[in-house]
Amino acid sequence: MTQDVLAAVRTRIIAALEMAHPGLPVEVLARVDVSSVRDPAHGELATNAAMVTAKAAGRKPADLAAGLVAALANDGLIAVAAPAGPGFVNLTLYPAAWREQVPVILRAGEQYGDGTAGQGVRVNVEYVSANPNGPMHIGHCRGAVVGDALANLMAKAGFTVEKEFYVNDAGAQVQALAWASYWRYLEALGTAMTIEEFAAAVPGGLQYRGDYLVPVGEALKAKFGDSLAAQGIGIADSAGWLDTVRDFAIEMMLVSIRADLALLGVRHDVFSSERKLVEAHAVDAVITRLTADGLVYEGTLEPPKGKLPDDWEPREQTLFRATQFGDDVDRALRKSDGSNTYFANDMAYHADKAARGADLMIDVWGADHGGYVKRMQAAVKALGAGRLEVVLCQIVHVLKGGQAMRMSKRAGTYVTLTDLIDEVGRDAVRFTMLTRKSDAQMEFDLDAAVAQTRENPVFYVQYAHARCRSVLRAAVDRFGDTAADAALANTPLESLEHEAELALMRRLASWPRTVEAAALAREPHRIAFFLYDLAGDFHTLWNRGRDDAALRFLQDDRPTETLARLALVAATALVIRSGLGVMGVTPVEEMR
RNA sequence: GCGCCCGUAGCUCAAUUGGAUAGAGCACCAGACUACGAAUCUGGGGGUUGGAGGUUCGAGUCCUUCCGGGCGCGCCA
Repeated sequence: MTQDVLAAVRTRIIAALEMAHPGLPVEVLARVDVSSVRDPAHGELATNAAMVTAKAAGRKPADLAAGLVAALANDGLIAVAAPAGPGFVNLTLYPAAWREQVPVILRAGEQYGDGTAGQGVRVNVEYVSANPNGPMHIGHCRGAVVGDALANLMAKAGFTVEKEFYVNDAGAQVQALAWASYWRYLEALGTAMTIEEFAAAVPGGLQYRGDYLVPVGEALKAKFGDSLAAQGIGIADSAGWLDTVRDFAIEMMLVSIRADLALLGVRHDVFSSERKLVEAHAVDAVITRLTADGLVYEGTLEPPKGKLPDDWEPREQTLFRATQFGDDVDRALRKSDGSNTYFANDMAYHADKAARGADLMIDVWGADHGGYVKRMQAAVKALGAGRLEVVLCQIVHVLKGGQAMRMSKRAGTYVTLTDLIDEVGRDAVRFTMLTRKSDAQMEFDLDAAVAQTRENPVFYVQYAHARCRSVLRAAVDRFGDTAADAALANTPLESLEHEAELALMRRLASWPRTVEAAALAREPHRIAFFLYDLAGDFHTLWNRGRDDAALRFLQDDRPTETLARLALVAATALVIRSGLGVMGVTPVEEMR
């Protein structure tokens, strides 16, 4: 039996169409869709087959629909086929078609819904990539959750997925980190210098004044004693310690980032170092290659539109012909002092990812990098480095007690990832972050995320799973091994005929389709909504048992009905578990 | 000024990617607890999908334009 009822129905419709109208082009047939309907009055499923093929077949949609209905009259799956509206064919399946999915689910377990749509295409999903200059905050959190869930989702849909974290450990930012760490080191040693005196000596001024670097200073003292301090803080003197302190600080920041990611339950397969690429001359190689292709020139860019920087003056730089590949302006590869730009490094990085075997690269970025998308895609195109898609995550506003928590880097008032998880827990963070399309801004209401009500989807879905497990535990107590999960796959299901039961089975059967569609659209939030709906179907059925005792799951005197319902409950638990697995949320056994 | 994203019920958001009469939760109104968990459920009111044009069998979805909000806009990363 197939894992996907909708796909099976679609296959029959296409066969019927081809029988009646041989030679319909494949691209026309590809548009034929079978989907569940919103309005129960239209049956269970509907197909647009007659409408999308009408032109190619040279017939009216209504005629085609009538022909389809006739052709499907004696189908073994389809009980009712009826033409409707402008050319839909509404379908109702025999209940057996839905019931048959239950043992399929029970045998597949959490693998139910695993698909082949990805065709093994190698996808590299890069996400988080927080700069190693401070703790992770809520701004990183959405990208971390969305990227992780997207990677899981695509793996489930049959892509070969690699999860990657890009460490920006080269450039001015980590130099600034080194200076700031060095200050904390001097403090740890009990320096007589004031912070203002120190800051005056730092090229570009002292950044990163947050106290999260205090432990770095202390660790430096513990490891190096005062040996680094003896070298002084002048520009020339700093050469003696700068690299040491920088590498040490980066390492500590990465440890903290990895700890935060572990708290979130996010694990990357690969951490890539920007510095290593630079040291391997990968950036120079890319520029050389682009130069050979005639895509590099020395030139001067127009001043930026909008508000002009105070110190703007025309300067000649090494430029990449990004405009040839769809960007708005050409982009600088080298600064006027001859050093490489971040963009040049990033080109080398993407070339590297492609060279490592990615057919498709997906970068998950914050919305503040939106202006960077076109140029990076232009770069990937120019390099012939496969395909790049970018998923942008819009800003998250945190609400507490109905009040927006305004975050400001300058004021140091930002919510760290650790704070957030302490406040509401990992599962709530992950689930809530996936209850919005990533390209829409979202409000994260801390109070709602911990509420134990239907208002809170995390709770509602976990509660459904816990209820399922609770029923199954009670069943084993009362009925013994015949009610164990393994035995349920062979139990007769004919007694499952109530509308609420059929609705639940239809929902379960649409899981493979949901996985595939969400993966192809790169929209992991759909999984959250599916689970919410599924939980609703289950809770509804549960509550029918209150009004109608005959619908309760466990009935001592009706073992056949009981086992059939238990099979349905077990299948529900598995699909919820499968979906939560994609989201990285715990399927709890009981609520406390 | 330009680019990208968003605008859907009083509020927070969906809408099977172009499908039928736009759906949920919260809030509001009216009901339901002797249970395998009422931490829930049943029913009701609530909409010119920001405005205006267009494309076609069919538009919240695509195109044009305007309005409003967010993000970004020479060498930062």
